[in-house]
Amino acid sequence: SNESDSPNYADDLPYGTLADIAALAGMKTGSLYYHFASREELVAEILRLGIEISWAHVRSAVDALPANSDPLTRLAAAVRAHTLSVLEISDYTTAQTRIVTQVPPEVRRGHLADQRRYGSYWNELIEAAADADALRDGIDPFVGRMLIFGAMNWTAEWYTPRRGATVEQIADQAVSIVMHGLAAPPKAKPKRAPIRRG
Amino acid sequence: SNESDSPNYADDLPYGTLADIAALAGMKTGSLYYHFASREELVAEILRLGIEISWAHVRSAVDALPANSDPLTRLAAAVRAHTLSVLEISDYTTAQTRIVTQVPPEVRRGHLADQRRYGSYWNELIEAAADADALRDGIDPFVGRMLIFGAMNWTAEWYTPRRGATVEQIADQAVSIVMHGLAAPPKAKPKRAPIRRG
DNA sequence: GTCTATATCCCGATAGAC
DNA sequence: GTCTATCGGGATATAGAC
Repeated sequence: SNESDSPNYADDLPYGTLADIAALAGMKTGSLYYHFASREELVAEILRLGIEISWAHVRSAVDALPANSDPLTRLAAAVRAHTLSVLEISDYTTAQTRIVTQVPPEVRRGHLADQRRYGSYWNELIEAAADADALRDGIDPFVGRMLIFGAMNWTAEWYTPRRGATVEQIADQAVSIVMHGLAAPPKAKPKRAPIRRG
Repeated sequence: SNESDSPNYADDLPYGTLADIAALAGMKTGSLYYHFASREELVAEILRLGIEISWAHVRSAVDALPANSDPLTRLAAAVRAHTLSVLEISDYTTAQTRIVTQVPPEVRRGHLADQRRYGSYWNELIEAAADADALRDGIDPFVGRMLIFGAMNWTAEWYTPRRGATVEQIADQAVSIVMHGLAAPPKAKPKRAPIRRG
């Protein structure tokens, strides 16, 4: 296995002109303007859906856990669900991460609130684990969150169905690496209840 | 710290027309064609430099280690160096990761060999650790490598000098999370030499 | 090596028929 | 709701002066 990078998701996809988009939708350029006022509005809708769909998938996975699940279990479920959403649930999710830094500033500004809401959701998952002393000492919640987002979002750039690993295996690896990367090592069995920090 | 995403590297940078690029270089559009035969050739050169500069920085950090350093130490040095190269060493590195999936297929094909070479270098670092039984069981070297590449490369999308963490702190976090994510837990001190797997 | 034109093409957007 | 036709702007690329 000496192979290396070779992202090829959408390897030779058209550049993203309205003509290309229209063709994918089975229509001609002009017809798009019945549905969207401008190209920017169409792009904004893609960004919005990218986060909405991913978030809905993650939230439903976390909510499906038993009510008393510990914070690390919830975090692991979120990592798994987000990774799967990037890999197979929605092209919008992939598109969002690809183009979000490249859209016109006005579109970008309008999208920031969506990003913040989804980020806050993850922040709560991570802070809950931190409050339970379940994270290793020295983990910065914000930096840690962004690093694991990178690992998960980047999968779209290199995954191909034809390669060895399945999406399930990739999601498992992501969960394993992220959780070992963030979580505190299991404590030697304490005789009494663990002491809360702070 | 309830804040969330807000990448703003190049927040309102121009779209990347030749006129913009020429302006950054202190010249006009036409003058670029003295240096490059076409826009595609210019893009290809950016891609090439993105990998070359990053790789040189990583290689020099790894080579600066004592000759008998163990595989995990070498891997950690590589993670630190690559992360720093994304964050502050070179704009080419950032540009490479941003645009590599979006360039015309012909440019992309020409760039694949560069990607494979750099990927192979990392593969050797990781396989060396695997051969020394220094990785946790179940780690897939390829998937693991791509996941940590994502974490490192993505930093350019959210890091801003004005935020709390410095590049050094971010690099440290990346090393910590990645290494804990990949490395086998320290073994209870063995009485004799550890048994080699296989 | 860089400049000022200018040619050419393509894209986003609009208007109006169906 | 989708089509055809077309306008106008902007981007790549070229030619030739300096």
